[in-house]
Amino acid sequence: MGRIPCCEDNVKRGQWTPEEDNKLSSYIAQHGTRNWRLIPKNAGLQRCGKSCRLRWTNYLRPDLKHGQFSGAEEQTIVKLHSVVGNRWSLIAAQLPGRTDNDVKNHWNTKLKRKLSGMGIDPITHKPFSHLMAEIATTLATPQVAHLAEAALGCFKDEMLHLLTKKRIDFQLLQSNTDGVQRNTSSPYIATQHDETFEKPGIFPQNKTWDSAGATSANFAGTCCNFPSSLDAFFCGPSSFGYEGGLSPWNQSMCTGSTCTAGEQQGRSHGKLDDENGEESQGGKEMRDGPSLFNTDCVLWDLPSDEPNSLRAFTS
DNA sequence: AAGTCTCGCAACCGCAAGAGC
DNA sequence: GGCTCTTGCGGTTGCGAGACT
Repeated sequence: MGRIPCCEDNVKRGQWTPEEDNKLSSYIAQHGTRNWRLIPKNAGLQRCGKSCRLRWTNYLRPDLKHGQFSGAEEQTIVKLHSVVGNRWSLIAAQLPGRTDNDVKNHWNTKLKRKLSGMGIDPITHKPFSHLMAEIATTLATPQVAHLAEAALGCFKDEMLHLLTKKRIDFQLLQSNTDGVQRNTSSPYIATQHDETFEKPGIFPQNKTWDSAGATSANFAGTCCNFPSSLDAFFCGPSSFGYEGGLSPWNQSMCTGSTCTAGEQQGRSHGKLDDENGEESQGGKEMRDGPSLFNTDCVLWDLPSDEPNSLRAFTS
């Protein structure tokens, strides 16, 4: 005896028409939202009750707010998400007029990416630097690579995505600067012809993280600048309400050199600078201190004989 | 101008909890 | 207590519009 289907097979699926919306809205206005299974029948709709409920709660309800999320709303989402995680209904309950679907979609399409771009893990809400340091200092060497990959998968996705977009630019840059022949068999290198790298994602399945090469020590040392397209995220004014008005990224990772490109292009350094236009203490501490990210952002070290495609951004 | 890609949103799916009998 | 039905929730998918090549 299998699961009882929530509705018959002959129901309509897909986009709702304005006529259907009208039927549903007027029926609910008259009779309320009792028993969703009966509502489509009584309202003359060829729809599943579940579909009607979804349409009503996510779109037709008169108290819904449509349109862009405000900065305050985004801050609320990020703050609450750092506390309750993917409890979208809980988060949406704090945002009048927004549904859990709205919040979820906004998180998945905008905020998650934005945080990743800021160097903040959207799952733990910690700066990637902290996660890397924790991983590197607390785990045995053979475990580090796998756990680091799991923990930082999101960030790597983001980086690979950006690198993929930028690949032609940086290849040109490299060919003009170092003249080193590319080794396409390297697990760390993306080339224009590497099909496995075309699709953003974690490392190609047949090219796994080299646990021998990616020791804890290798997480430190190699520096790179992110492509300038990320500068806006690193150095922009949005802090998402992290403590003290500074995002963890701004506090710990956004050093002057990281943002050089953006500043040269006329973008402001945002929260990093204090009122006197000088660098904040937080940034200095991180730069001078024992952080893994002593100067610029660090992804991972590569074997010294491997040309590092990421280094294209350093020059 | 046409084809391809990317993004954002709406909708669907399946599971779990709650309510009622 | 157990069964059925309803509702709520979170993850995932599909599609259309706009951007890009």
